[in-house]
Amino acid sequence: MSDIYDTIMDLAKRRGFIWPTAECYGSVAGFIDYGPLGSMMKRRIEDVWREFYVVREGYYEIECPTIGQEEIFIASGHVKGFSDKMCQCPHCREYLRADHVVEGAGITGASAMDAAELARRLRDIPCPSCSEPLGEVGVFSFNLMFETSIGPGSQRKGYLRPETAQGMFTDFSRLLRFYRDRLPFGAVQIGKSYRNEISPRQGMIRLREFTQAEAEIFVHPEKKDHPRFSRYSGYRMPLLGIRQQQEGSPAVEMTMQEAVDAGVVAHSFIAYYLALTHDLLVTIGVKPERLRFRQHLPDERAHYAMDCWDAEVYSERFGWVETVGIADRTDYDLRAHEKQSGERFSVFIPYPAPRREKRVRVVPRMGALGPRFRDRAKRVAEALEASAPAEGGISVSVGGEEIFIPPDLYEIREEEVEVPGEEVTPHVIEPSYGIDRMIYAVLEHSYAEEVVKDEERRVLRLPPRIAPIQAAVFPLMNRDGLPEIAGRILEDLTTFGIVAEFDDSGAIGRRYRRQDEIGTPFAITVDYQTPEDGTVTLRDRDSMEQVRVPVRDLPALIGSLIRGRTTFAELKSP
RNA sequence: GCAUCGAUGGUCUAGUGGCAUGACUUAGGCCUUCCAAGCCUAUAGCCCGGGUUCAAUUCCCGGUCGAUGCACCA
Repeated sequence: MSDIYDTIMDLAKRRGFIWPTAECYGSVAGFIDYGPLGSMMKRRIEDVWREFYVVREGYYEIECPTIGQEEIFIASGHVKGFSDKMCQCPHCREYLRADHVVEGAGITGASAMDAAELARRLRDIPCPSCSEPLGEVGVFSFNLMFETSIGPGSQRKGYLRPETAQGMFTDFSRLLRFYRDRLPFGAVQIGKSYRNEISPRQGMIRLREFTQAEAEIFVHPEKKDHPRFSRYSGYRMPLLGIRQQQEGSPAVEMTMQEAVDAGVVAHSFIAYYLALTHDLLVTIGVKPERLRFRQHLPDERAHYAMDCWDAEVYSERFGWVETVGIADRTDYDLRAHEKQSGERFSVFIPYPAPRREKRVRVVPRMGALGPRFRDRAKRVAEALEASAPAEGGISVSVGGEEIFIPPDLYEIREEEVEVPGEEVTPHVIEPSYGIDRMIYAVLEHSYAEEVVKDEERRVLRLPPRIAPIQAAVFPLMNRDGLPEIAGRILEDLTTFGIVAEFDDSGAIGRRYRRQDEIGTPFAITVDYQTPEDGTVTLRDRDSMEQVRVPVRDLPALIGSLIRGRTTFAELKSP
């Protein structure tokens, strides 16, 4: 079967976008190399992402290690939750998910069972693969994280991070200080993450090492209105909400304001990033008609997430592929790290005016407590202060012992205190992008074949700002001084920061085709008119049309075309 | 991971127990005044390891990668 995926990957391999890794040793599934054009394109896509998130949103980028110590991933739940309990059938040697087999036999609650319990239940269940009773099988954990050790003699366990997000959480206190103790703020990270997939099959769709671009935006739990929501409130796009999925009805098109008002989206922070993501994906070359936003169903949502949407991109080979996830993760991550690290991850929110609060508290009479309890007096006093006020004596527990404190050893004091504000654990809004999947989607969506004069023309209609090579310069003939002029034009362009290529080999048509196939949006041809009046032809990749422009305008003009400030159509008919 | 099938220059492909086809691409040259034209020349290949054999790209075993189904996964 040869479909568009094969066509795209063949082109990507031939022309230097994407290669199987380390082919001389036989590649390994789930790992890829980005070739010269692929690396260039990947960086341009990352830069568009930075423009949206860092420049426009003001969420600065940080860069954390890809190896993290064990505690990070104990806290995040990956050590426990990211591992599957597996067993191997002794008869057919098939690897099976132990909990799935047990559930499949009609026993509920298997996912909560431990290894011993699962092994006991498995004994009488037939193997779903070969139907033999499983008998005595060992149940072991397969963790999707790559494990490593830090330092000599493996004293300290480490994992390759399975997501970039944890870095923003572990740096929370530093980030809060950096943003001068105010909500909301955010930080982003673009980098590699690793998951030791059991059997990655779908080429660059499921990788063991992949690039993520994630933003963690810390917001006040009760103020989930994006301060700049108006920018996207009128943005219209199709949403496939929980209701549409349950009813089997198609996505509904609505503005973000309508989505928030109708309660389809939990709040405007989520809605804002749905729209921003749509905007971003279309900017890099995803076709809007092959893009949809699907809300997670309650049972597929992580237990802590209160709302979660996926941007799914349609691929002819793979169907709808999750490419971006946008979730309200509440305070789950910060709480988890608080628990693991013992540090407090909160923001002090001052009240508009300090509140006066009446407080009743227990004040120990140390003069009486001291002689009575001697070396335990301090701990008794602390326990007493922490306990609820009561008139007729209080029971406290010290060192495992229950002690009754009669009323004469303390007094109950009513006092009025000024409370300037409160400690709040922020909620986290997390847009998380799979860069590699975005790259594949853009390649598939921008690829086109058409017939021009009985000859097949293959063209990547990449947005100019994504194209790896931005302009090509050709002398029409390889003589009469034309190559020299073309060489000078090339230098003008590259000096201006434009990535341009010179090509004088073969017929002019062949050179245009070569550039079409790698998505170069503009080609400049030096012809016999150039030495006479200082103009060249500028050819547009998509329409194959040409205009004559002065050589001296080229750098600024190409720069403006790449940035989308000018369009080729405007040059055609000013 | 299991099962089935496959792997020949960069790409597509013919074929074989004993010199490995052809086309396209690429490079150099000739020609050529705007969309893969033509001619000449050159470069480049049997996935890896082991076995059988005088001799293995070919047959056998193991592995790697890829496709498909199952399982797994976002």
